[in-house]
Amino acid sequence: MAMVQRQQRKPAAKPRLTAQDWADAALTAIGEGGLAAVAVEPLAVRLGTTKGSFYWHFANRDALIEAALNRWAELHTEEMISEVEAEPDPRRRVRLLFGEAIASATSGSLEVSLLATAAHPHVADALRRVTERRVAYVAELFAGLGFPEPEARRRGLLAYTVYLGHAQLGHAVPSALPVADEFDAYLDEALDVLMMR
Amino acid sequence: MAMVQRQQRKPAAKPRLTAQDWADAALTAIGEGGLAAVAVEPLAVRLGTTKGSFYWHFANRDALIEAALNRWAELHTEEMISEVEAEPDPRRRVRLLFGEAIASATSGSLEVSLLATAAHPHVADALRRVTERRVAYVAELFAGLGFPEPEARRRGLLAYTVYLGHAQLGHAVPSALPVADEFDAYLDEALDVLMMR
DNA sequence: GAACCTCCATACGCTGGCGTATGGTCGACC
DNA sequence: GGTCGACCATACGCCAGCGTATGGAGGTTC
Repeated sequence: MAMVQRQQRKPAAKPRLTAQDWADAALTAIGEGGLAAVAVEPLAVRLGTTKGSFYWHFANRDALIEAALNRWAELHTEEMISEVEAEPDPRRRVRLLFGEAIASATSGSLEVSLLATAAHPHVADALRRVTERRVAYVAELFAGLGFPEPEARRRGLLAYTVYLGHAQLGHAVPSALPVADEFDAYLDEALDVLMMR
Repeated sequence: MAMVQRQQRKPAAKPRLTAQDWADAALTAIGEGGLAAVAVEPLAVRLGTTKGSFYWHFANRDALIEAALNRWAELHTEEMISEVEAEPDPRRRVRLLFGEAIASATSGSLEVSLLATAAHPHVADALRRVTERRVAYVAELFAGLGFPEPEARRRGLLAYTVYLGHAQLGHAVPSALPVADEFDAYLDEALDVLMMR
């Protein structure tokens, strides 16, 4: 018989965590309870381990936060952009991007939580990188719609503020948003307005 | 000689705080450091007093938060609405409202901090009240511009998300916004788009 | 099979903030 | 000018979470 890579005789046989595991858990915690929820001991409990593990992989809490944010900045934007790029029609592309982005923001509150803690240096840095990338991309989409350069950028920015504000509202006062049935129509109209010449 | 109301012989002669003083200090603290910054002992230091004073006026920290939020909900919306109502031209009224609102949001970060903590029950309640009132008012303005009822509400909501998103950006990534010179032009264009038929 | 290295467990001290208890001060009033 | 009540100071116990120290448990290597 071939040798087994990881022990699988005993079912609960010491998972052996990595720094990534901790970073992911931290991201989850941010989504649930904000940056303040990134607390070593509670996380250790959720991961079924102890602080001993954590302080092996990281110097301190701050290093964990930094790692988690870097991971977030890498993943969550490029992923969606490349997904949207598949759609050839530029108008539909905008619509697709916003549909996806808003849906994503509605399901989890990670982004909102991060915006909440923009005072923290590492968060500020991650937000800056991500925001600039996104606004630039949306501006690019608007340029593809035929808007001349400076206006494309302004419209892109406007559209991004709509997204942000929407995410905020969905999180803080969901009752203020149109109900699910009307939502698609609302979004259509909103984007029509934004893309109007 | 007339009698003096408050002692003013000694310069630093025991101010004697009220519950209002504590609530205002709490609001200031929220603006600076979020809800987490509402901490009794640090606030006591800033007010030049001790916890003894606080626990005389309030049952606990939560009661302070509630009082502060109620005060905020009362003041910050109606004040601006009645200020804007002075302007007769409806189009200019919208423009004035947004100019003021954005300026106000840019200077302080109280609103953003509150949105950040929407999970807290008292905050959620205050936000709901304030948001519904505001969206309703903006919708009213759009109705005044000639939009039929359901669309006026949708446009009002859209405009409010723009405001919110803008406030967020101004707080988290100010570098993404147009610089001061171009800002008025940007706002003009944005509102033109929002009010376009 | 012994040394070794990686990873984790446990115990400890420390800090900041909450809430309580109890006594002190100062003006108002009689 | 003593009493009373409103307001505040101080001291205390408590808890959560950070970071450190130190001692294993297991796999790896020779």
